[in-house]
Amino acid sequence: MALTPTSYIVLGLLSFAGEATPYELKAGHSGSVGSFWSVPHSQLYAEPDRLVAAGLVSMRREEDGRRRKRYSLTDAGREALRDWLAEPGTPPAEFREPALLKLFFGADPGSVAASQLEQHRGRLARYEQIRVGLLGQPGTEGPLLTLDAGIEHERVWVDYWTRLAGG
Amino acid sequence: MALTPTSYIVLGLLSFAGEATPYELKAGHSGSVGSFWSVPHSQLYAEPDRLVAAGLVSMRREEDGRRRKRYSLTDAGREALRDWLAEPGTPPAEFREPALLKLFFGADPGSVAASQLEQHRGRLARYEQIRVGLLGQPGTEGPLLTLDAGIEHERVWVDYWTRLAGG
DNA sequence: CTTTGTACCATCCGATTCGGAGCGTTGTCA
DNA sequence: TGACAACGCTCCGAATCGGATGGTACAAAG
Repeated sequence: MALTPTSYIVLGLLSFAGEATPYELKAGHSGSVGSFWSVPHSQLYAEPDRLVAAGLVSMRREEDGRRRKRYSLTDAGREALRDWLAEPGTPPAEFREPALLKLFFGADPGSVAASQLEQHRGRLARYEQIRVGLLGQPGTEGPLLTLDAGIEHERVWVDYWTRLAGG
Repeated sequence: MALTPTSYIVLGLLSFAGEATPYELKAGHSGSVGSFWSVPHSQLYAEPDRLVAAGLVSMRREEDGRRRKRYSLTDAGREALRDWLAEPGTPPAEFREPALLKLFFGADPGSVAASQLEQHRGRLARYEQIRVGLLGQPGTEGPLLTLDAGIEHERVWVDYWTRLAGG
């Protein structure tokens, strides 16, 4: 079975969490990795089972209460994740920005800019807030680096749209 | 029928080209809009027919040779495009960057950076080259603006990965 | 001790999207 | 005139998507 980015996200989240239910994966995904790789929640329920079939993840049921499924990495899973992290090459990024689409086809820059500015300012503020919370903690080097990337790009967006807004 | 981003891309490309075959749409898409909104080529064959059904586009067959289908905007199509360009609000961007995924989950920044640097430097050079070719021409304000956005972001990437590469 | 409300949690499925396999066509060069 | 490459298009199985749906635990209200 071929491993997709979704697979690695599940493996990666499990490596952080140790053990998690799909619901917890969903929570862990949104707000962190979710910013630069979205995964529909239904996948976060389906994917772990596929990984179990591939032997990369193991599952146990909670004894009591909801009897939820809790997943964790197997040795093979840890290894698959490590291998993936070690290959330097990655496919190019994908990027889909409706606002640029409008600009490209001739929309009035000023009016597109206004609504974009709001969005990007908000996102920038959110990222900077997350950053503060992350700073003290150990083991967050990866997330911190990606967050910095996000912050730098949001700054560029804010500058860009500010310019187009005529301010 | 609901219009998707793909629909507007076809409408927009047709508004630039006047009349085009799917193959020409494909060529017009890749290398321009393609940078920030990818569309599989099969869609560029299917979508125009959907738009014909919706009355936004008209089709005629070439008389000779390959008898290819050539599409162009109807008045309704032009109007639909104009309306879309006029609404200021747009859904948020989507962004999928495998390299950040690896970084997030703990890959060695230095080795990811090396291959990323190459990619982004290449893309930056390409964009700057396109920019030169675009500068003189009238009616390219939209494309030029989006190109500038692309260039600024590529610069940020080059800086970012340079830093992580340890240089 | 029942009812009600509300988070929490999970699954399913129809609809869309994807991208590559495959194939006819045109033109060109030997 | 045969072979080959580039052009141009279609089709279809597979993957993805996300919304609709429905069940469960728990607490507060009555």
